[in-house]
Amino acid sequence: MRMEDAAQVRETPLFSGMSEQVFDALTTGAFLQTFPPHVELFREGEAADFLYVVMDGMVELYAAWNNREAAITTVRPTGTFILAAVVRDACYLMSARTLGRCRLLMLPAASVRQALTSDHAFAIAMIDELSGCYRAAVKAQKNLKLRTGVERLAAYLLQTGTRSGASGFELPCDKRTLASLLGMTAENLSRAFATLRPYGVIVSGSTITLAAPDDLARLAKPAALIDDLDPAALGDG
Amino acid sequence: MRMEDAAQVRETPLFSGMSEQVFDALTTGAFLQTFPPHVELFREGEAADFLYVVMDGMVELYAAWNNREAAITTVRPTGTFILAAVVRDACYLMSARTLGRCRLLMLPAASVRQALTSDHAFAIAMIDELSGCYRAAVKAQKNLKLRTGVERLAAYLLQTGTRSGASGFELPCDKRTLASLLGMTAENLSRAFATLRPYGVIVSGSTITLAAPDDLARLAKPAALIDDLDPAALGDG
DNA sequence: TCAGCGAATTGATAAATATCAATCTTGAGG
DNA sequence: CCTCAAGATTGATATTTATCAATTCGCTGA
Repeated sequence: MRMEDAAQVRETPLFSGMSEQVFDALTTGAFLQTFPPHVELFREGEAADFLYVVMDGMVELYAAWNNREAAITTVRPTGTFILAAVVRDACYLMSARTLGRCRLLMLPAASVRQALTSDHAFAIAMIDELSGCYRAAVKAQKNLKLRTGVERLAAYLLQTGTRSGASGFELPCDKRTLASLLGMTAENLSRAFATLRPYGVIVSGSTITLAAPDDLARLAKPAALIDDLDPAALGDG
Repeated sequence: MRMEDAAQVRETPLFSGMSEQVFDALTTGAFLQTFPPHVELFREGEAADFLYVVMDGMVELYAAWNNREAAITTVRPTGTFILAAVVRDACYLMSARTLGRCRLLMLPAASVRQALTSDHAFAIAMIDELSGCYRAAVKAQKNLKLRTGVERLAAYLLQTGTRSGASGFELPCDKRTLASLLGMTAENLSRAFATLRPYGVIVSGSTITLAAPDDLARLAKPAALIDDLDPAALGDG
């Protein structure tokens, strides 16, 4: 593993307070792998052998049941995914696939568990990380239960536009995946975009422009207890 | 706090590995309160002052947005709720109200955080608890995204019936709340029950009898990665 | 530049779900 | 036992969402 990569991992809050010795032990047994787009990393139900850290690219976590499939969330750098399965030595609840070309760091699950028992600061950081994951999942559930599809899209666009600081931004993934993340079909995502046109939402391929964010906000009614101005509900695992 | 109550709390996995000294410090500043039904304990958005432990009764966690409301989960003895807000010193994402008469132990949030930093075993137990909460929330999200309302009810009845070990059981809360937990209106819950009648689901007030669990299972298609045979997705916070 | 393929959009229709209202049922209190 | 209020059911209708199919769009590779 290159020094820049180790430094990148070391900077994330989960690993930053860890002792040097424990960090070295953890990263010594790690793998850094590059994957092309659309590669399945693991399937839900499999034993959790690794904790994954996204160094580059984006990963989709999704679930399947009865010939149906739904995206649950996406993970960007330097997010980790499948944390709970690793600490519990349980199976994965979601499958994972790369959305674009990805570089992932894979930390052996047993080493992570060992590090938790030997480094109190790491355990405290893990508590912070897991509580963040849990809160994001609660927020996603609230989003699904309290809002219609159009409202969810509106909130998502407002949040993403605000975060990008520009009136125009690129959607971070293809529309089919975005639709699934928002809990709707691709057809209904197209229709929802069309519904938001009078609210200043201009769509050109994957480029979105918010020409009237105040109008859009009046429809979306953003709520700090559901939406985030930092990467969470729809961005991190 | 009575010795039986302290003993009850001490037996739960979250607190059982904690040192005697830390446990005493934690419970010394605690309050044990009895509440009648339909009492609001706190509102979403408020600062998290206490970690709650259910000693008796059942608590509903719910959320509101834009004049809409949805139940998120319920908590039974000896479950805790609002764990993530406490460890993060953040606000509550959900409101809480008693469903029936409740006896709750309230542990000061600051004491809980102090205990985490001073007792490594408690931190490890907290990681286990939080990862359980997170997994339950992911499962609930999968339930909402992958199943129709009727399917969710079928799965819930199968799970609850199986857990009770009898063909007949009592619903643990009123039907309006159950409907909201399952992500539907009370009207549609009634209709869903009627839809399940040919699958052997007999409803008499709050008493449910599963006369043909195999038929019901064929409809519900229970999945270990969504449903639980232990109290989780719809039972604990 | 062109062809082909996958993504996205649009249209039609069906299914799931919510809303509103009326009626029925049940449990608590007098 | 009776009354009343709240919970639940049923019916009618509207809205949201999904499914299926056809068409258009955009990107990649030859």
